[in-house]
Amino acid sequence: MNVMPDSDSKETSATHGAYLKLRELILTGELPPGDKLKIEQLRKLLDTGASPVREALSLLTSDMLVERIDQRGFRAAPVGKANFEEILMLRCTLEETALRASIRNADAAWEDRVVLRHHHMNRAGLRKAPDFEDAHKAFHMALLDNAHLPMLERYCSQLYDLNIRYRYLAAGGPSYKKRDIAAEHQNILDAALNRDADAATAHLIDHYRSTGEYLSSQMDG
Amino acid sequence: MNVMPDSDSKETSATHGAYLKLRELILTGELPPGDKLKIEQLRKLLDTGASPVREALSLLTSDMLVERIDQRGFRAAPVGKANFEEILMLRCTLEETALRASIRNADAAWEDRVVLRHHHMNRAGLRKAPDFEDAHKAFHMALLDNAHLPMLERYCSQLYDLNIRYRYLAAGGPSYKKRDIAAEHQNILDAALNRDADAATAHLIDHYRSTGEYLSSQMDG
DNA sequence: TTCTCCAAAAATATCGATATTATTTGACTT
DNA sequence: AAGTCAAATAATATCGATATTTTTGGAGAA
Repeated sequence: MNVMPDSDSKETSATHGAYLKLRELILTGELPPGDKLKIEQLRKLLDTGASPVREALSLLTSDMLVERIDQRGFRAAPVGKANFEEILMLRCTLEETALRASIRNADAAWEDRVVLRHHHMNRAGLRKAPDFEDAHKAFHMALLDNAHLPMLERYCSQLYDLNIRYRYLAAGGPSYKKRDIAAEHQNILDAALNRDADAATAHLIDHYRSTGEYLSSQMDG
Repeated sequence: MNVMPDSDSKETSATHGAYLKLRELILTGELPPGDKLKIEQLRKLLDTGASPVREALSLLTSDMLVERIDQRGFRAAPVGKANFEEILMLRCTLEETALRASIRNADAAWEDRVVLRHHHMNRAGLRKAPDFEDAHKAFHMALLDNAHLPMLERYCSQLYDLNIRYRYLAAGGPSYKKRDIAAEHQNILDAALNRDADAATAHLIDHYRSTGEYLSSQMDG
């Protein structure tokens, strides 16, 4: 007999809800890197039982956002320059592979998908919508999803999230204003639509490297 | 008040124990691909509570050995030709990256490590020891571990396990006898010790492709 | 027969309580 | 004053029971 107090329209399991919220808290840095994640504390914060919290944390382990130390609980994954650079390197390698495969399979439906995502991203960017991050990710993932390689896409998605975590941590650096992000995206899109895999991957990797180098220069140790 | 009945010398959490056993059962095919993994059934099989089972299954999700369908339980990850070929492709890409980085950092300690692993693997192979699989994996991982790229190593380790799962499923095919595995390993080792990254990666990828093509030819759908 | 719908059964997800293990605190020794 | 050990505290891991949801099985209608 659940009262279901009008709002809270979400229909989902407690575990999944906890997973989404914890993920958000870690990505945005509200739960800082290295922090001990105490069950009781999170249980109260998310207003749920210990089991869903525990299971959500176990799931976040797969995303490398949480570390599990047997018998000693969970902690938010630590960060560091070496880790950041490994993420950057892996993204370049894996996204190049995925993008080339995607272009190899190029068809009209995929072109439509990518063009739409690009448009939505620009729209969100212009009005500085809070969901620009989501639209940005959706565009990048759309570029890759025609590879039909689910594991590779999962890796890329994971690495994307790990990367934006660093962006949140270095919050609001000027790097975004200086560069012309829109032009970079346009270059990638155009090359992809031309089915020019070499140009597309070159632009994509440049895009990552130039944001990467800035963030990397901000970090020590 | 735990009786601790003399044997069972393992000192570990129930969750971790369940994780290891379930992993083994899935890798060897005793829990076949696509099978529904019922909590109660596993609880009895592993002689533990529902919470450790549940948590172990959540952890196995990260290894892509278990799929979680919200509100509908867990199942052993399905298999298929496309999945196998994706694993093979990713291994070639990622292990090449890791091996090149490893060789770039080559030093005497690493050489020692690799030579030893190679020796142990051959020893285990000669007397057909049941732990040949472990030694084989240890050799391959030792080749990569000088890259000092923990995420990349984790991916490679994951993919290695996913691959041997297919070997178990195609159990005892003649492919192993036909080819001279030992020579292939020797070639990889020699090239690595010579710090010849091009040759080492070429041998490594050949090694994977030739076992891969055999297994792939065995599968349909 | 085939379809729909509802009750029964089974399985999952979640809770609350307890046992187990790690960490801290502080008295006591050197 | 510094170190050590044991009790007290806190946190994790686990269990058993319950609530929720999905699946099954079959009765009745088209």
